[in-house]
This record gives sequence, C-alpha cells and structure tokens, in this order.
Amino acid sequence: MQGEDDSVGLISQLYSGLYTQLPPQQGDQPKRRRRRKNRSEGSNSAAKKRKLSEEQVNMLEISFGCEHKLESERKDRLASELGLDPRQVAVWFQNRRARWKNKKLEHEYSKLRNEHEKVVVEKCRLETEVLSLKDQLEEAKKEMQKVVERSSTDNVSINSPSSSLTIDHQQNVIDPQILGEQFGIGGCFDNMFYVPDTNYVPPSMDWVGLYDM
DNA sequence: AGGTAGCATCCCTTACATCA
DNA sequence: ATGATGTAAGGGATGCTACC
Repeated sequence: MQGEDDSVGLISQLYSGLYTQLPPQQGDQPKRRRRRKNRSEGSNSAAKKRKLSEEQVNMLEISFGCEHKLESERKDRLASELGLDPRQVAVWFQNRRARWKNKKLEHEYSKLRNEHEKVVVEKCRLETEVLSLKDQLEEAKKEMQKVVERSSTDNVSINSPSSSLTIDHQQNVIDPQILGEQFGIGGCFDNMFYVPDTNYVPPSMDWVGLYDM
C-alpha cells in the first residue's frame, strides 16, 4: 500500500520475509501476497495485537454513531484524544463499518425471510381455497347433470313452486340466477353452468386445472 | 490528454485474544 | 486443551485528486 505511515511500516518490517504466495487463481488475476505467522517472531511484544481499552472503544463507538465516515481531521483528533495511532483509528472505523454492514445485511435477510414465510402461508391458504372451490364446482356440475337428466326423461319444465328451474333443452342451459340460489353461488356468472356436450374446457378457464396434481 | 504519485476506502484474509 | 468467536491489522484492488 502506498499510504502506509511509519508505524505501520515498522510493523510490516516485523513480518519481513514472512510472506507467501497464494495458490494460482483463475485467469490473469494477480497473485495476492499473504503474510504468514512466524511463531518465533510471534513472541515479539511489538508485533502482538493490543486490544483497545473499553474507554477507547466507547469513544470510537460514539464517534461512529455520529458519522460512519472518518475525515482526516476527525481521525487525527480522535487518535490524539485516545492516544492511538491515526492508522489504528482508521482501521477501527473500517472494521466497524464492515461489522455494521454485516449486521444490516443480517437484519435485511431476516426481514425478507419473515416476509417470505408469510407469503408461503398465504399461498397455502389460497391453494386450499382453490381446492375447496373446485370441489364445490364439481358438486354443482353433478347436481346440474342430475337435473338435466331428470328433466330430459320427464321431458317437462320444472316450474313447481318448490323447484322453479327453467331448462332450455335445446342448449342445455339453466337460468344462472336460479342456480345461484340453488347452490349458494352469486348469480353473476353468466353461462358458468353451461353444460357442454363434451368435457372441453375453454382456454380462458385453464386455471381450473392449475392445481391438478 | 495521459501517466503517476498519494491517499482513502472496500474487501478479503490472517493472526491473536478470549471464552465456553 | 481446544474449537468457536470477536477483532486488530495486513494487503490487493480501485477510485479520486493533484501534479507534471
């Protein structure tokens, strides 16, 4: 790094000769040098990591809470107030930003997961409803078929007070309003109960078979 | 305009400290 | 003693700015 200050340069010197090469990566990507720990030099106190004191961390946290970015003046001021190297302050902010970003990602992930779970539950509910409606539809069709068969054998219109179905024998169509009352379905579905000669389902009703397994 | 040095930052990684 | 976790720090990549 070009911007290393003297102290970091000193620390780097402690690791001199300890670098290694990463395994070759795909493409023409330049190889990264990696430092490697040397046990004998690890005992060197100057090379050991020094944990920041609670007070230093508290001050840094307060500063981070005000502003995640760190301008030069603020960095120098914090460093002198806390008795740290400006480089240490910069590193602390960098690591703190990384931790903050991770927490944010975790939070967003958990929010999305909750929303997904809700959508899955709603999907199950709707699928159950569709199945139930399909059953009702099948029942209605069967009932209709029975009525049609009965009327064709009797060859009469059923216009009694108790059952006032009007059947057009030419087209096999029953008054939808009456059917709605008969089967508890609203009467606004014109031709919904049309009984075709074949089992043909028009393309516009493909959804009926959507959930067939 | 193009090259380059200096600097800051991001990202990934390593090494050390601490704790269960 | 040891593995997991947290964190300070190293190093490469990249973007920006000033200067030549």
